[in-house]
Amino acid sequence: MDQCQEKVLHQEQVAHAIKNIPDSDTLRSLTDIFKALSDPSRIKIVTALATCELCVCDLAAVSGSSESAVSHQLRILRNLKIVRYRREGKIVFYRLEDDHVKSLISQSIEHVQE
Amino acid sequence: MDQCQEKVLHQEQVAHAIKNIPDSDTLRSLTDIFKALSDPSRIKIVTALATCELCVCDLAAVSGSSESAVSHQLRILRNLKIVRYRREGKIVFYRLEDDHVKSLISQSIEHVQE
DNA sequence: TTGACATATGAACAGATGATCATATGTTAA
DNA sequence: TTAACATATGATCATCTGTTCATATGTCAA
Repeated sequence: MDQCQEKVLHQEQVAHAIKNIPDSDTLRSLTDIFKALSDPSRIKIVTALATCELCVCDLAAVSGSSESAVSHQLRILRNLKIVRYRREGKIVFYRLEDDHVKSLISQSIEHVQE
Repeated sequence: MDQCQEKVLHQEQVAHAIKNIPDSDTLRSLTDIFKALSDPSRIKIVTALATCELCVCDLAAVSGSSESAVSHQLRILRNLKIVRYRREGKIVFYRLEDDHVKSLISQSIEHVQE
């Protein structure tokens, strides 16, 4: 009883629309990326890293949250290959994996500020 | 005890990074947009609407969920000005408010598929 | 008006999420 | 080795999210 009397109203458009929906892998990757950017702490981290490499301690200061919280967020960003890190002694430096996310955010900022 | 012995390690970089973080309004708008796109049902709806105008019933078929679920998601997209609608008799047609989100998604798909 | 249909909405519940705290790991200097 | 520091991780908990179900609203035809 859920489908408009068991049939679709506009069949051709529906068929065409379905073809435009990403396959499930792409869908997953897309939602992963957008989910990663849907949290203010992570946006702060990423936009901060867009300027230069920073250590966890710096990122905590920059984003105004605890080092533990930042570390948890960084793991998420790491798993999604949004950031990478290198260790130098006791300090771990993070930077953006590439400029994709950076350009995604700047494009979004343009949209938002229109 | 949270701030690396109460001081920041790399002060200049931190100061510079902080300047690059969006103001709180922009931050909010950004996370709103990304949050809207962080759900597979909504991505399906939006990518479907990227092809043409569709009614709720169509969108339910296209995204493989109930009309009620779709309606709830559409409200979110409506509130964020991502979609707009027009009524024609009993049927409500939805379409994308503009091409911003559309291009955001296609850009993201390119990144994802590299 | 009434009935049928398309959509919207509120309540409720399960699952996901993000912060905090405690603790563990890894590194350097003494 | 031990102590101190920088970071990572697991557990916990409060909050948020998305779906479902029941019900409400709006529209048309009879």
